[in-house]
Amino acid sequence: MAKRPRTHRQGRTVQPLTVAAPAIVLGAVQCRRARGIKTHGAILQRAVNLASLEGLEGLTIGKLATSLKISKSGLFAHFGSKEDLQCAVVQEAGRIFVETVIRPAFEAQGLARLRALCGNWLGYAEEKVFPGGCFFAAASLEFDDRPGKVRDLIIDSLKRWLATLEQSVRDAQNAGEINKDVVPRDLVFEIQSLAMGANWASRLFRDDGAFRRIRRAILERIDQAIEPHARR
Amino acid sequence: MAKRPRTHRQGRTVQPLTVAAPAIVLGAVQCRRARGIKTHGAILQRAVNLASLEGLEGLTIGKLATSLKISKSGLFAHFGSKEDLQCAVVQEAGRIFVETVIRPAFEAQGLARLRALCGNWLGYAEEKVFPGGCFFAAASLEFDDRPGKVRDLIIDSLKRWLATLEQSVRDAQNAGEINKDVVPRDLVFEIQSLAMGANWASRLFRDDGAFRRIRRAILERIDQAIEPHARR
DNA sequence: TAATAGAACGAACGGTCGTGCTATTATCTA
DNA sequence: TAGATAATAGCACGACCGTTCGTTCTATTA
Repeated sequence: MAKRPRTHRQGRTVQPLTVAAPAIVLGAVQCRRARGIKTHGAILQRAVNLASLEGLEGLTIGKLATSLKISKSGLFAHFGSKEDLQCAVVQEAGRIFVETVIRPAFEAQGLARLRALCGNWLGYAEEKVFPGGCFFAAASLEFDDRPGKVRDLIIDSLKRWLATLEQSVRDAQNAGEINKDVVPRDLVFEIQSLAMGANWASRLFRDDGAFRRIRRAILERIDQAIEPHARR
Repeated sequence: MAKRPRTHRQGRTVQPLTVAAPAIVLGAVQCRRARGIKTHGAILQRAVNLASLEGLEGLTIGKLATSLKISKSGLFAHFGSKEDLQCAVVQEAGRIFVETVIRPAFEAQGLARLRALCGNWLGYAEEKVFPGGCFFAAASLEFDDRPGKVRDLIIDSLKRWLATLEQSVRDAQNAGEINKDVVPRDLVFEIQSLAMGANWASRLFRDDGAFRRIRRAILERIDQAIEPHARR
């Protein structure tokens, strides 16, 4: 197989929001016929769900093919390698994340957008959009020590998510809703940590009360940061 | 090999602190001679470090044996199965955790103990007692969907850690240091989440500033909960 | 010194992994 | 409708997985 040149990144600046589908096509084999496109989509969908449960490394081409009732080699032909399959899975998960959590929140502005982003995230984790909880929480901890394209993609996605949160905090500050003394990055960091903790506890202890607790904690934390006139 | 009877649990109540080495010996093959004991310890030590980097499943008997320059079968004889090896690794990690984080904090009482527990944990994570960050953070997310002895052990360990934190909050309340309106479990939950977030960010982004941020956030969160007369 | 048992070894097993190569089937276009 | 080619299946490969086995080395004990 000929090695294909790859456009790995389009720049070093972190873009706050990714609304359009990412332009990076990491070695995914193009499907030109209707049947191929359909299969490709079905594989990706199943792969994302499986990976969220078993991890990106535990996701196996053999098991994936069996569960889809197609041959291993037939499936394999859709992606040049396992690594490229993993990359495609991460991108697909990112697409779903954007559609579920980010885009709906962009109908609001400033403080309301920040609240919507947090609320959407908690809903996304609680309602098990991915059966294994937040996909990126699991994937990031799995790959934090495995350099490569997959980790780069995961880090990029998470940086963009954090940048989106930060930007909404800054917007709320400019709108006079959030106190200017608040350091956006610090606030975002605390919110993000609380969210990760909720996901963690609900997964491990099968305790959905975790989301209730953390939802309240996040709202209280935001309330501490807002100007008196913007209080609910 | 004869099946050995196993005392799997000694009760359903969660014990707040495990100071003594756990009485559960999960299928670990006994070593009777000095050489065997030494090798056993060396294997366990290396295994804990490897597992914290590559995960408990990524930890491979072959790689472990190679890195210790002993034979696969010789290593294998020390544990009855891979699952038992994983259990032994979890227990060893728990022992180290207790010695590093919990026991030193028990020299203080009440609020001071709570602060010490949090401080010790942050130090333990930041100073990389395990090269892959907090062992239990990684292990718990890896095994949250894999039922079995290993997951049971991980959950037990984490429940005891949370129970220890909760008990120290209650002690501080009884000593009049922490407001009685505070729900111990809620406070512990928020602290724990913030801590997990710090570990997560430092691992993924290689950003040690995460610990500074979260240390401040945790101290502020505790401050919110304490009675005015106990303020620093 | 001889007997015994713990500790470690090397080789091999069946299974699964990712990955190629080749043949067959399905679909689109001329 | 026939030829072209995309899509999929079949098969085999080498590597590595956990595990078992019989053997050898070595330390303790009789």
